[in-house]
Amino acid sequence: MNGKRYSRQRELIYEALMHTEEHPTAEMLYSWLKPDNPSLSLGTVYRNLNLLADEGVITRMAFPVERYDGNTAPHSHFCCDRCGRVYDIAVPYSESLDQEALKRSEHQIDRHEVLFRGVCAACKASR
Amino acid sequence: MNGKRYSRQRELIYEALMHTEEHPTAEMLYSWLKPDNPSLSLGTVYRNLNLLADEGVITRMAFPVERYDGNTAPHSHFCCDRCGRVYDIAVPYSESLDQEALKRSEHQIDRHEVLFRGVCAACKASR
DNA sequence: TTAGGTGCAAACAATTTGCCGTGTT
DNA sequence: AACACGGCAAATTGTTTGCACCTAA
Repeated sequence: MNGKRYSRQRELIYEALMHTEEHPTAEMLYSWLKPDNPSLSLGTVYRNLNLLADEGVITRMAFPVERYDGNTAPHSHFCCDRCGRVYDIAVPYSESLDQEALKRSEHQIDRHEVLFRGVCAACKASR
Repeated sequence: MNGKRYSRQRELIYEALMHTEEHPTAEMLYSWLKPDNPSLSLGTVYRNLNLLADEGVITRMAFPVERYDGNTAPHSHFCCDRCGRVYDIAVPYSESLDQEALKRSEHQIDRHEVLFRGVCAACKASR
């Protein structure tokens, strides 16, 4: 049927992802695992990452394609899980969030952006 | 010298971007402008978008490459402007932000993520 | 006149896919 | 044995670049 079975490669990729803080790209994972697994192929890394992400066991972090925004002031966005469209959302900028982040890390925090997710009005209507 | 001069194409692209809410990709802008500007080329769209973004007049919205995260709980990230590395940041999830967004839009808000920007500890050290 | 800009096509980079042999169940 | 999986390479897709011509200043 439509079952999924054990695979050493998938396990490797999953474990590598779970044991790093680096939010790696497919290429990074590949280069980490390749030395000890010379037969591993990049296509397999991509296939398994997609598989795991579709299952919800791991997360994809980015828009697949670059998007541009005429508004250069820091502001929030909403991205629809169903259609992928991106909208502005006018929630006020919270300085205190930057302070929070500063308290909890060693980094220099210049600004932040919030990305909301859910189902957009248009998609809700067409259901 | 290093001057920049007027260009009809750049103006077109900039105006298109300023008059939409859609956070378009280069491809989208191209397809909008092409019908009335048959000689426009996609390369020009990319070139001008990069130019405008480098100038700070518009904003690039995404990680250029897909990254993956083993942590599926909604949580915040920090991305270094200098080296591009991505870190987790443990600021507590704010339910009230979702409520704010809900109040200000017609969308169904399921969750959000915060992306902080600045210079990471590692990069600060190596200066 | 002279850089900077454009169009076009080729180059590059990131990701997906088809094919076919292998390994899990 | 059946069929999901991995390897490999070719195909797609998104983006950049080199070059010859064009155009604003």
